Amino acid sequence: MLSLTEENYLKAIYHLSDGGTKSVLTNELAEAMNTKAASVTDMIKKLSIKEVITYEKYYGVNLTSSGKTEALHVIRKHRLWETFLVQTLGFNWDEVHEVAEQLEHIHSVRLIDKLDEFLGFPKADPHGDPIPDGKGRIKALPQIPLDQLKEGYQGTIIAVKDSDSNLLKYLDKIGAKPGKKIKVTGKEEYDESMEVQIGEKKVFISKEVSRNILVTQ
Amino acid sequence: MLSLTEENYLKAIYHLSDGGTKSVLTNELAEAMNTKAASVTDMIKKLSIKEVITYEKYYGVNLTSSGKTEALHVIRKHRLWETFLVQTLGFNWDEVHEVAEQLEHIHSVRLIDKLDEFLGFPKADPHGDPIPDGKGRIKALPQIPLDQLKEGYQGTIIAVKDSDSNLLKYLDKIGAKPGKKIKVTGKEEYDESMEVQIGEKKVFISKEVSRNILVTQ
DNA sequence: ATTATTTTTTAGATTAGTCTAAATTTTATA
DNA sequence: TATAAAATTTAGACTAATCTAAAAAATAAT
Repeated sequence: MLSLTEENYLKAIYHLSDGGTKSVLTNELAEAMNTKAASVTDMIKKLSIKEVITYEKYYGVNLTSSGKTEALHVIRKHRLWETFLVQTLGFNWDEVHEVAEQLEHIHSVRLIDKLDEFLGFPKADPHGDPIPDGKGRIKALPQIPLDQLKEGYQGTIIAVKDSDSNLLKYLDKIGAKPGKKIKVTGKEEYDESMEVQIGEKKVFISKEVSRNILVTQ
Repeated sequence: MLSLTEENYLKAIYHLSDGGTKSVLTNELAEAMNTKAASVTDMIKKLSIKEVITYEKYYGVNLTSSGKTEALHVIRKHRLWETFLVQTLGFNWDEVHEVAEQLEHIHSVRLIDKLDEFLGFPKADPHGDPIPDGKGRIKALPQIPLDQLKEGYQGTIIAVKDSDSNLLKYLDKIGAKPGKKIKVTGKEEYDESMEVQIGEKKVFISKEVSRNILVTQ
């Protein structure tokens, strides 16, 4: 059984390693976990003994297959709870992260299965990130950043890269929620800003914003 | 800010002291917390410093008013989550305690207020125990154990004393849920068993069961 | 290819919560 | 009212997760 802290380390390693595809360095992990490199080294040793990561001194860590499964289970819970908070309790999607960070550590398979069922087996959370199934399988949709979408084309918003609260609030204001269709109605070469249509509304957005919106065609 | 363990100690003290009305001894607390007396003594010192309990060596502990409020907040969360698990997710009322023990420690005032609202501001949890309001105020209904109800009289089930899972399952089977009306249709002097009517059904129950069912008239 | 810099690890401490064993205090009993 | 028994506290130790400071290894720069 993993402790809350160990679960958080695995989740961070999963994200930093792009889903387990590359090694993660001690300092990266220290930064992500808001702790010191020395603490990370200690934890890495513990996680190695539990065989959820492999670790070679000075070269970084990799998730084992069981570590990846553990990480995906935590991520599944996080995303289901986020969905619950927005869909059921009426939270704004920029307010849910912190609470979901706590809820993701509740241990009860039955609870999470019932929650999944109650929510109607959602495929993605309110940020558009895919929700792994009970066995830790994840279906990644091919995503492209909005700034790479050509003029005249449209896509469906599926996620937002940056989870900065100000950005989320702004997107909320202009109606740019996951699931919404978005069409590029004009592009400005000079600063790479664009005009887009969301529903009936047309808005101008900067490159800074458009590159953070992920769409699927 | 109280730790998870400290919250659990306060909750136990609240229950053992009958809502803060009497002192609690070290050994009682050790038994309730599934730990050793020495550990309790240590924790008592910490809680005293935080001024949530008062404590005199060898004489037991009492909740301060802030300690009582803290305990009631945890109890509020516990009971709201139990209600959610049964009402919303379809858990059986004998399966929710363990999960609610975890959920009660999630810190977010906003979450619990939204949950309360979503559930329709319930007054009691699925076991019939009253749910304190956001300020820790609790409205205790006058409860009497069913075995003290006279023949011919009826009451409304509001709670079950013992939270033993077998008892809860049995009560579920005979339809004795909180909120249901129950009428004493016959009493046997010899073993103090009784015949009761719940809805259309008539069942015989032993003194052992009837004294664990709390009703209000 | 040395030296300097950065990164990582080790060594030794600290805090929360727990334990066992021994000492102390209170309560019960003879 | 001494003494035995029970309850409680103290002393000292352990684990998990963290820290600072120093040592060691890897990488970059001259």
